[in-house]
Amino acid sequence: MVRTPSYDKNGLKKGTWTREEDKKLMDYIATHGCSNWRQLPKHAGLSRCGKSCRLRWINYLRPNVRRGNFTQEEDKLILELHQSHGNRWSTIAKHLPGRTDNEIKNRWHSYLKSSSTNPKLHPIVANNLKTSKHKDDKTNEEVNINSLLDNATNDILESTPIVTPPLPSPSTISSLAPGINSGKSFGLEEGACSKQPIGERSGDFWTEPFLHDFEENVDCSTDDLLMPFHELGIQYPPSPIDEEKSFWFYGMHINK
DNA sequence: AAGTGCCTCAACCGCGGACGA
DNA sequence: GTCGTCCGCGGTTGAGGCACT
Repeated sequence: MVRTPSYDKNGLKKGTWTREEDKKLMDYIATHGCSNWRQLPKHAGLSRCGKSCRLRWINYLRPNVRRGNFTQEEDKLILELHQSHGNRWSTIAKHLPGRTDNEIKNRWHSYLKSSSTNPKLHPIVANNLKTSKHKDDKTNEEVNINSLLDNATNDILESTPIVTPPLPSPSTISSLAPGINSGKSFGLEEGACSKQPIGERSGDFWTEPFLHDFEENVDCSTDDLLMPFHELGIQYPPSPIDEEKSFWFYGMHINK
């Protein structure tokens, strides 16, 4: 499932990303953040366009990107959200921690789309169609969707294998990754690095549930989650919160 | 074992919105 | 108000994997 590498007329590389390119991109973002995608490849030493770098980061390299099979809860949520939002994949993705819009879009086209027209293919779909039968009234529909979102999101969050480290203090960050403390922090917002200082972040959608998971599911599969980083030879200093159990991204150390 | 077709998913393309000059 | 630039989004494609014949 890879595209043959090629070069466009401007000499920019297209196609599959190599491990070397991944490492360069991650190395650069770890140090400088990703405030300007257009300039990033030039400064990072990549022969790629900014859009390609952004896409690679968002869909593959970004921390907390959840890879692997979709759970029933996720499928259920996607179906409900698609009923209310249509093909607004980025909107839908905001309700699925760790999933990218691209992944959800692929999931829809490859599986759920056909299942929605033929519920026999997917029991979750059949149930959804049953429960949402009388959604003519818009108010009822909104209520149903909202309650379903609450339930489904809780299900996902309770079963998610993802852990996100507690947010470090700015001083910790500056000591571990020079440059990050100058407003170029790693955020967990959709698709990009937030410019909001890390210390000011608290209690948002991305951190709260994972903090809970971090406490409850310390033995989850961080190896899987960090696979791209391990493969690239990136190591993680222990979290100041719990050195034994956690992994650490915000102040990650990259071997050179 | 070889051929074929479908499935999956990473990546590209083009458009539109936001924003600043 | 217009233009240019940048970014994000949704649609589409390319190619490997895999099941089936």
